[in-house]
Amino acid sequence: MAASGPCGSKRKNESSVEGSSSNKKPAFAWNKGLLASMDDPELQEYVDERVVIIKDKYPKAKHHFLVLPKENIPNLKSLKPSHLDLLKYLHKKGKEIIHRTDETLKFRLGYHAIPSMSHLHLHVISQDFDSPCLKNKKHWNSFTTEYFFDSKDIINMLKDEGKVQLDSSKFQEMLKRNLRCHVCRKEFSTMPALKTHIKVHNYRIT
DNA sequence: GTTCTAGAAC
DNA sequence: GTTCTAGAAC
Repeated sequence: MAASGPCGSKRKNESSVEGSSSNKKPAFAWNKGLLASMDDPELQEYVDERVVIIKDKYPKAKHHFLVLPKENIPNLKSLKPSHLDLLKYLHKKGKEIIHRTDETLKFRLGYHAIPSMSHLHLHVISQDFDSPCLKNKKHWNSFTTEYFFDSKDIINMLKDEGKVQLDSSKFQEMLKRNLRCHVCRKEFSTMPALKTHIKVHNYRIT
């Protein structure tokens, strides 16, 4: 059978023979998915006493990892100065997984300003953005505008100001901006056109 | 975060 | 007619 991974064209739900009394979707708790993924040995790329690294379930590039602290930190806003060491540790572990993956490929390590999923997670993502899971404007802009904060900048913010306070009013606008190539800044009117274009760039560290 | 799909855009 | 986007999901 066709091994259609994530984001391959998916069939509609065949009315399965679950025989359960309810067909309602678990629309609640979708944003808690990271907690389950963290604890799933199948998904764990790396584990130690402080962090878990998993592959993003819907990778937006050839390589896309999430580095999560075991400590329950809901989001950037809940970071305290006492978390500085932990944040640096997440960064260090993120760099390590890059080197174990492909050290000739460009990567960024960073955080979404307003993540959809609860539980602090550091994105480690290669800059090719070559993936069938990267489908829409929100996906694109969340990784290529200032919606994406470099890990280093977050660490410095916490160090200098004792907290990470972001002006939440401007982030919704960023996600709706016109599509622009992150390398040459050329503008495109549709996602398919952009996705075709970005293949011309070289994402190797030369 | 994703799926699904109406209707806009082409 | 087909491609593509964007909003609802109880």
